[in-house]
This record gives sequence, structure tokens and C-alpha cells, in this order.
Amino acid sequence: MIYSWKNFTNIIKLFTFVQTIALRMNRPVTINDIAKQLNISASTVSRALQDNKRISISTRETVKKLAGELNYQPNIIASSLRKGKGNTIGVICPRINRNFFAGVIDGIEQVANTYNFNVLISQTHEKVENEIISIASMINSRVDGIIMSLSASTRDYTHVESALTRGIPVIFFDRVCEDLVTSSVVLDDFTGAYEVVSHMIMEGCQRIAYFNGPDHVNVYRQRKAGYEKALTDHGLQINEQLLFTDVLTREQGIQVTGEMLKKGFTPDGIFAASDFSALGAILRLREEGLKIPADIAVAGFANEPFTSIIDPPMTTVEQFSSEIGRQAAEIYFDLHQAENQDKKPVQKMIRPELIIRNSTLKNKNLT
Amino acid sequence: MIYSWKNFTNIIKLFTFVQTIALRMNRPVTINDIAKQLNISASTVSRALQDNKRISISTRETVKKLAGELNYQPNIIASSLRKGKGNTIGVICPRINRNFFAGVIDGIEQVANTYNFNVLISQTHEKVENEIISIASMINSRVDGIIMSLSASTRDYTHVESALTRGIPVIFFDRVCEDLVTSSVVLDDFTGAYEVVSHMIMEGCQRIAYFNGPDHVNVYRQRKAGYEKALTDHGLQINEQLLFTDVLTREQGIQVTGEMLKKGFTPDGIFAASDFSALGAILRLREEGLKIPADIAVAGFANEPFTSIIDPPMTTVEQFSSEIGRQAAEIYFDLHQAENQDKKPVQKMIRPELIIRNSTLKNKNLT
DNA sequence: CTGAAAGCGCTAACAC
DNA sequence: GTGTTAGCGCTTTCAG
Repeated sequence: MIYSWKNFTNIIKLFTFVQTIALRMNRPVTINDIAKQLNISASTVSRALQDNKRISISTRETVKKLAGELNYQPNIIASSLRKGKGNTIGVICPRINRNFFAGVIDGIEQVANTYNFNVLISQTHEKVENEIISIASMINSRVDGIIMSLSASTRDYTHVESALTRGIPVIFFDRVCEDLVTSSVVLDDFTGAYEVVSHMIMEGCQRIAYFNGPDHVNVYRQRKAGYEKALTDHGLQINEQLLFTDVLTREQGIQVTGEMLKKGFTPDGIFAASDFSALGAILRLREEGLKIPADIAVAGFANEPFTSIIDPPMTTVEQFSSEIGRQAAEIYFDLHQAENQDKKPVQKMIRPELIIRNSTLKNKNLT
Repeated sequence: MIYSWKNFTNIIKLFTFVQTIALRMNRPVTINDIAKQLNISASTVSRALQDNKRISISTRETVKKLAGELNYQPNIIASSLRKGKGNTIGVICPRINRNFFAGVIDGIEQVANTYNFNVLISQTHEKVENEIISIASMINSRVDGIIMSLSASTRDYTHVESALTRGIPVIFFDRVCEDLVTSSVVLDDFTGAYEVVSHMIMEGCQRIAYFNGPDHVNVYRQRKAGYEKALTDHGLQINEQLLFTDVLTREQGIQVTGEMLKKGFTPDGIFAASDFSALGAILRLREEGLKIPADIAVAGFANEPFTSIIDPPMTTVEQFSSEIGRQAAEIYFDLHQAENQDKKPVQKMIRPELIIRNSTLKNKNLT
């Protein structure tokens, strides 16, 4: 059969049809396709697409125009392979469905976006095993940097080192590793706790119990130190009977509060390193018919959304989670993106904000 | 200077030092390095690493052993480029620091993990512009599938289609696009609302106000339908004066409740499509000195953590967000990973659970 | 201003 | 059972 060359429109139709088929067949448009159609080389297309000044404005424009028409999308994988970097930043955290961590990821994502970076997410569920797997997987995926918060069970850091050895910068936030020389962003937990406790003392508390998290985690050590310093600074004794470790959940808060009361260690204030255990305390105290804050003041840490809603609204500490995420990401881009800068690790501290609510306002409630 | 060959430990040290340098110089070990050291070909190494039966057990073992010693990590980017797929699944949602979405991502991540897939995350902040950018970026990154929930401002779906045209499956959850033939996972919003309202009626409510979200979003249309059906099924009239649109936040809840009372449209129950606007209602009612649930019962939707904590605890609907995420991910792996299956889109519906709490228990509270 | 050619690391025909 | 070869799509010298 012989095709007539007269009917031009049909040829066009055939052409677009073939194009459509190509898309359907999962053969995305490449720079070679563009190059061929324009009778220029692939390298020229590549450069034109990147606005390389060595290419004439006119070719740059025609290339871009055709790229647009063909709906060309660069294959980042190929470009990553070639360039040896993938414009991706990995985030590893204990769990993402926690307000604090979700906020941090939010912040990281905001910054990464402006740099056209992707964000790869992985959660450890507080298990080192998962942390090890996550890091290996991120190394394989050739992430350009890792932003992470340690799982509660992490005691050994060789998996983190393996990323560092490969030249992948690791930036810690919140739960940091103090043995490794890396950048980090943490809340000023010491000051946060110090301010809460000082405030409680100002409100008239003399015997403040403290519900802490596990001692091997930096944030809890810091908060405890802040608690103790506030006491001694105001001439109060540190009473070991009022110190409780590993009280972070609502249930633990309920239980420990109950035990404490049963033993007769009645404090006039409870400061918890977690909003949840503070909530537990409130629930238990309420059961006992104790008035908050009149009998016992209660304060938490983290400014979880529920703290403003419960009765009484709870005094707590705002952690600015998104800000922590943003700063961590900024550190990555400031230090490790511009190659030739000095790469001394940076330690940032976010100033917390004391949120005073009724659960500690003994004075106001007395009048 | 001449080095003595006697001191073996020094040689070892030098060797490990050189290795370290190599790593420091960012030249990760490749299969070629392994091949060279073993005097075999790269393809054999590649196959051995994948436990290909065509390779003798002994070589498989030696290869793996050396790989372990050299701490070899496969370059996924190269493998992705070659295979034309990246073992990555993209997630796009309005915002990640919302309980519901964080839960969904959690579920997706769980499943993706078991398949050795990465999860790439992007949030739209409820803006179509960002949604368009996200999709383009995910196409570039050659994600193998996209799981997404539409932004509130999305009315046009060409950006979603552009992914589909490229053969990238898109699975919607929660806020789905009903115009496109794709798989989806949604909550049975109709039933959820129906059960809440039926329960409220059983408790004695006769005039139930409804705070809905924007009408163009499927979930809110469904919930409204459930609300209306429950009313008519129980012989109650639908009262337009008690229907309010676009009341999703705490502030909106406070405001609309105020206006409603001012106009004298006093209901004996309020059902809100969002826990937050329900909370707003409670706060406003409390201000007015109205008793909940005696004067007005209140119920929300989503089972946000705070609902169990406030006073009174709020009746609401559990959405099983992680389950939604898991199912969405499973759909991807079931339908689109095993190549030769029939790829008819699947619609899944998660059964919600009515969580009854004091905010609607008129009967109990009367006795 | 543009092109040719090489190669990033891995995999998959196709040989033998 | 193993090796050879080619190539995924892009970037980047180097040459002109």
C-alpha cells in the first residue's frame, strides 16, 4: 500500500497518535527525543533546560517550548546517578503520629521544598533495629543528608557513624547523640524546666514532685537539671522521694500519682516532663477529690493541643517543633550544600516558651 | 625512608587507613570493586547478591562475605535507573501535622517497609498550586505510585491525570476525586454520621443542628447525607435553619454556636463534622451556662485525642487512620506491583466506630 | 555557541 | 555457572 503525501493533516494526526502511544507505553519523553526532533544534540538540550548561558537564547527558548509541549519531565534518577547526589534529605524519627515529630517534619519539609529537595521519611517506633535498617536504607537511597531523633532504645551509635563515614551529614534534633561530633537542634530543655519550676515556686509551691523520662536521654537529663537548679536557686531542698523516673504516659502518670499519695508523700505541686503524665496526674488527683491548683499545682511539658482544653487548662512549655525542623534543615543547607564552607558542626538551641495556665495559678485562684 | 615488613600490625593499620580514606573520599564500594577483588565479573556479583540460583552457592557466599567486609551498600539510584522504577511510593496530603494524616502516613510507612519501599512525603497546605508542584516533583522522582488526599482548594484534576497518563497509579484516601477512575480508601462517612445522629435521637434529641465542612468535598457530603437520613428515618424534619456549612475549626464552632443561639434557633443537640468545631460549640455553650448534654448534646467526628479528655468527654467517630493508610498501601502493592494482575481500580471503605461518651448521654445524666 | 563521547552503578539479554 | 556487552537518561569534560 502506498501512502499519499498530500494529506498533511493525517500525517500530523498519525504523529500525535504515535506520541500518545509512546506515553501510554510508559516511555516518558527524554532529552534525546527533544534533541532528535530539533536536530540538535542531547547535551545542548540538557544545557538549554538548565539555562546555561553558553547556549543561545533562541535555542534555549525553542528547547523549552518543545519540552513544554511534549510535557517533558526530567528523570531525576538519571540525573542523580550522574551527579552522585539525589537532592533528597532523609528524616528518621521515633514516630510520626506524634504532634511534636509531625511538627518537626512539617518544618523540614517547608525548607526542603524551597531548595527543591525531596523528603524521605522513616520511623523507628523507638526500636534501634528499625533505626539501623532505616539508616542503611537511606544510605542505599543516597540521601544527601539525614535529620534524625534517636529512638529511646538506642545506646550504640555505629549505624549513625556508618552514615557519617560515607560523608552523609547527620543532624540530630531533640534526642541527640552527645558522643558524636554532629550538628544538632535541641530545645533549651534546662531553661524550660527551670522556668516552669520557678514559676510554680513563685505561686507558692514548696514541695514539687517531678515525673521524669528515662535518664539516658539528654532531654530528660536537662529537664531534671533545670528542675533541681530552680529548687536550689530558690532555697528549696531536693527531695528524692518526690523524684520519679520513666513516667511519660498518661497511664504512668495516673499510677505514679496514686502511689505517691498512698505513701503519704503529698507534694503541693507536680511537674511532669511530659504533658501526658501531667494529664494522668490531674485525672488521679481529681479522683482523690484534690483541687488543682489550690491543693496541688500541675505543669507539663510540650504544649500538646489538649493542654489548653482540659479543665483546668494546663501550664506547660511550648517547644516550637516546626521551628526545630526548619532550623535543622537550614543547618543542612547552610553547612553541607555550599561545598566550600567550613563544615564545623553547629549546635542550635531553641528558646522554649513558658505557657502559664490555670493549673498552676494558686495565687489567682485563692483570691 | 624504608618501611620494615616485619611489623604486621602497622600494615593492617595502613590498610584500614587507606580504606577509611577511600570512604572519606566519598567513593562508596561498588559491585565492580567486589568483582575485581574476587576476579569475577560484575554481573556475577550482582546476581550473587540477589541470590540468583544460577550462581553456585560457594561464589554466592564469598561474594556476600566480601560485600559484608567492605560494607558494601547497593546504589539504589543506579539500580532504579536501570530497572526503570525506584521502589518509592509518594504520599501527598494537605498537612502532616494533623492527627489523621499523620496516622495515615504511619500506616503507609508500615506497609511500605515490609516491601522495602521508601516513602516520599509532601504536603499541600490545602493549596492546589502546591499539589501540582508535588505531583510534578514526584513524577520526576519516578515514584512508583502516589497515595494522596486532595487539598481543599482542588477543583481541577489535570495534574492528577498527568501522573496517571505516565502510568503512575494514584490511590486516593479520604478526600477523593470522584471524576477519575482510580482506587480509593475512604471512611464510611455516611454510616459514621448516621450512627452518631441516630444515637443522639435515641438519647432524646429532637432538634439536632449540624456543622458541616465545605460542600464540594466528598466526605462532608457523605456525612451530611448520613445526618439527613438518620433524621428522616426517625421521623424528624430536616431544618435548614440548623444546617451550617464551613464550620470546621474551633473558632468557627464558637462563632456559629453563638450566632445560632442569638437567633433563637436553640437545638437540643449539635453534631459537628469536625471534633474541633464541636469543641468550639462546647466552649461557647459553657459560656452561656448551658449544660452538656442535659440542655444540648454535642458530638464530633474524628476521635481526636483531646475528645476523651475534655469535660464532658465527647462522643465522636473513630476513623482508624493508620488502617486507612495500610489499606491504601496494600492496594498499591496488590494491584500494581504484581504486574500481570487485572488492574481494575478498587474502592475500599473503612467501617468507622461510634465512640459514645458523656457529651451525648442525656438519659444517663438525667437519672 | 554546539557536538561527541564517556560514564555514573547496576542489570539483563545473550553468549558459551 | 559465569562472562560480555549494552544501555537506563542524564551531565560534563573536551574539542571545535
